[in-house]
Amino acid sequence: MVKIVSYKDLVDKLTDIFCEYGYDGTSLTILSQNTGLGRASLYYHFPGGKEEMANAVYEKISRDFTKLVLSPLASDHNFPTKIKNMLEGINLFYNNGQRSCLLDVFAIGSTKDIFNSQIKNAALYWKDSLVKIIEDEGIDTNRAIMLSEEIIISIEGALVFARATGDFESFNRALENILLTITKNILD
Amino acid sequence: MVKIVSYKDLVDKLTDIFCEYGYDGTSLTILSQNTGLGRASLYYHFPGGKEEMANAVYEKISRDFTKLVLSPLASDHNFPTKIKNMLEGINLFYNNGQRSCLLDVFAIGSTKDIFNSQIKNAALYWKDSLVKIIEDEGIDTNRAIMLSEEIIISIEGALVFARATGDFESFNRALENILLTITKNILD
DNA sequence: GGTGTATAATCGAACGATCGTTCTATTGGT
DNA sequence: ACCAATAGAACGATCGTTCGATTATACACC
Repeated sequence: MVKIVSYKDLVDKLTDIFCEYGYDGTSLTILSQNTGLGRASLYYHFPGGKEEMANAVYEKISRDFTKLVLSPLASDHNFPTKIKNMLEGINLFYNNGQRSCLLDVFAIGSTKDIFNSQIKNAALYWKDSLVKIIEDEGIDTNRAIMLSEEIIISIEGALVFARATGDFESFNRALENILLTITKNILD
Repeated sequence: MVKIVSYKDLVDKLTDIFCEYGYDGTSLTILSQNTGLGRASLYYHFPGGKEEMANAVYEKISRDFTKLVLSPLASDHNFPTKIKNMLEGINLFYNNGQRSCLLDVFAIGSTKDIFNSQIKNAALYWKDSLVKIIEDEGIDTNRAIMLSEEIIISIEGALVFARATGDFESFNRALENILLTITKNILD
């Protein structure tokens, strides 16, 4: 186990724990044992308790997603590079498909009502970003929307499939397949 | 609220509840309030308690999935009909994309270890069934595998996307799109 | 450089509330 | 009068949270 020496390490560890047990399934006992910190120490860092920990995790994930997935689409590179960088960002963000739970943790159970609108906004912003750069390639709006949804759907579906089957290699294959489909449908 | 008058109604209601709150997020208080049955009455029907209720829900879901999604693939109809019936089954099984939680409930939290292998088997069986009927259409094995994974990935991804955005209409569009892609890739 | 002290960070014990479960008693139909 | 089905009260265990007190760290002062 990686020793926790900084606040960042702690949030990283909390992310792992919430991913493994889900929000409702994560007890303070579990948090204490897996972080190596006493219950009261956790409250020292997060006076708001479990909910504040979840917020910190969500904010970290949100920043990572923006940095790794969204910002490549807003860069100055050409279209294929944008897509390629986004897919590499996806691979980092989801740790080769092995961290497919990131969405579920906040979309299920007690945290659902809190984060639902934020997740929705992120998904729609992601889609809009894709639509925009696809339109810039000369594709009409309706088709750009359809292709954008297809891309996101394929990525999310690949995550679900990889977790369900335990075949995480399939995630990388799926990402490569997405890149192929995009170049075939848009650049030709 | 639909009044519960039979065991089947009860399991249906339990399914809804577990879907809404997740397994760990569903308390006996919630179960009692939402079913209209006292805590002890629930234990009369399910002596094994919460875990037995989850088992009953899983078995129901498992039967439904077999009936609605898998059995069309094993029927005597021609290929396009098999696929079309499967997609209609998917639509029924997931209630037009509005019941996308079915997998998550059992793949997250305390129930994870119990149902992981069963979910894996179901996913692989689904995939194998698709591979088989696609091969029968004269497609070589490797390509059949790739197409089968694509189909499942698109369906699961469409569920995630629909739930994340709240746009459940997109689920129906995605299913139609899958049908189109299949016929284009395989029947031509 | 050693020393005192403020404060950052830790901890286990204990709180009230709620958890899943069981007990005992009562209802409603046949 | 028998039994399937119901219900509320109460159980021990665990939940998230708070409390009081101890240890580690950093910095000013002699």
